[in-house]
Amino acid sequence: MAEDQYPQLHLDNQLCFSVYTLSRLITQAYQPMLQALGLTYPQYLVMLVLWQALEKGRPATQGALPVTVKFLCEQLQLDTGTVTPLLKRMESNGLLVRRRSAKDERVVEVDLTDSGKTLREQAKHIPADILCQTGVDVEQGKALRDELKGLIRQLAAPGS
Amino acid sequence: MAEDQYPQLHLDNQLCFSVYTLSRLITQAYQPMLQALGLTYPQYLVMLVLWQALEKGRPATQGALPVTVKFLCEQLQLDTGTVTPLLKRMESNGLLVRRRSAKDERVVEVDLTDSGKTLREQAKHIPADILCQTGVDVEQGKALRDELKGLIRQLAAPGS
DNA sequence: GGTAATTATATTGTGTGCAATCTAATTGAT
DNA sequence: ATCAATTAGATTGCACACAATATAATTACC
Repeated sequence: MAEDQYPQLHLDNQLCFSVYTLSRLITQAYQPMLQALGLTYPQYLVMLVLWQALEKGRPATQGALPVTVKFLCEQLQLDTGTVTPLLKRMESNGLLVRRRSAKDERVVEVDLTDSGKTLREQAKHIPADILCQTGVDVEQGKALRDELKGLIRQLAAPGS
Repeated sequence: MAEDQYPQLHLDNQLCFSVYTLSRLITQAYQPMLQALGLTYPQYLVMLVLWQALEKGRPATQGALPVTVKFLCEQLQLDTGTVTPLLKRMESNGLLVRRRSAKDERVVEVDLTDSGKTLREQAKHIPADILCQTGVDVEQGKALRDELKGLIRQLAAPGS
């Protein structure tokens, strides 16, 4: 029987397997740092969105725009089946609060607690530490990130 | 309050988030094709290892080398807490059988059933279909895969 | 203004992923 | 030979991830 009848099925040849493995290894690399803050990696991603929203207060208004569950799902490209329980765990850990919007009772708004806001200072060193561990320099990292974003755009396209 | 005090914490700037998102989108892209074969993506990866082992029979011996749970964990870089239940589900789906090695009772060997072997023919078109969906050409895909493998090597290094 | 369609979120069930722990079999040092 | 260390798997518990479904609120249309 001939060897290598199906080279396209070999693990080492597969781009997809490399992405899958790298993704898991990255999560594992974050784990010790995030554990010190009481966060998991997906929870950290939620915090990134919420922290970023703190900076987006419109001038001459009372403060930040409300972040909704829908907005979080869009930003993270996760569905409510993942995000709702994630937010519940984070709420019970005292990082944020959830409440129904007064204007539209369907909408749930998410707000950082003071404790959640404070955590940002302790998190700001993390991206540099990770970059250091992976050994990529800043420019190479940007180029790679943009290449991956291109693939994401392809796969997320409605007509895929 | 100044805007963008923490640009390094912005989601759009993060290579890690792109890897994480791409990995999930890839799994979703495989899902309809794999569902037709009764497989999930991680189960498909197990099948890739087992199919590849079919080709590795040493000449002048009776057949393929036995694939053990340990070998699968190493190839997939997953631990037994993931792989053991995965194999149990696949066994109950009739794709493979598991049995303790006679030589070393600690070792569990995994073998494809005829049904599991047959499935390879139906799977061989999948890699090309996925490549097509992502819109990467073969050479670009190889380069990207090798770049990701470099990062994997960094992160998987013992002294990380 | 009443009803159908849409929207935002929640829930359920299944399948990973992984840390931590456990058990049984084998190996190694004395 | 004996007992400690190692090794291979399994188990438990928790946290995603997502398909499918459900529910309640709002909007659109006539």
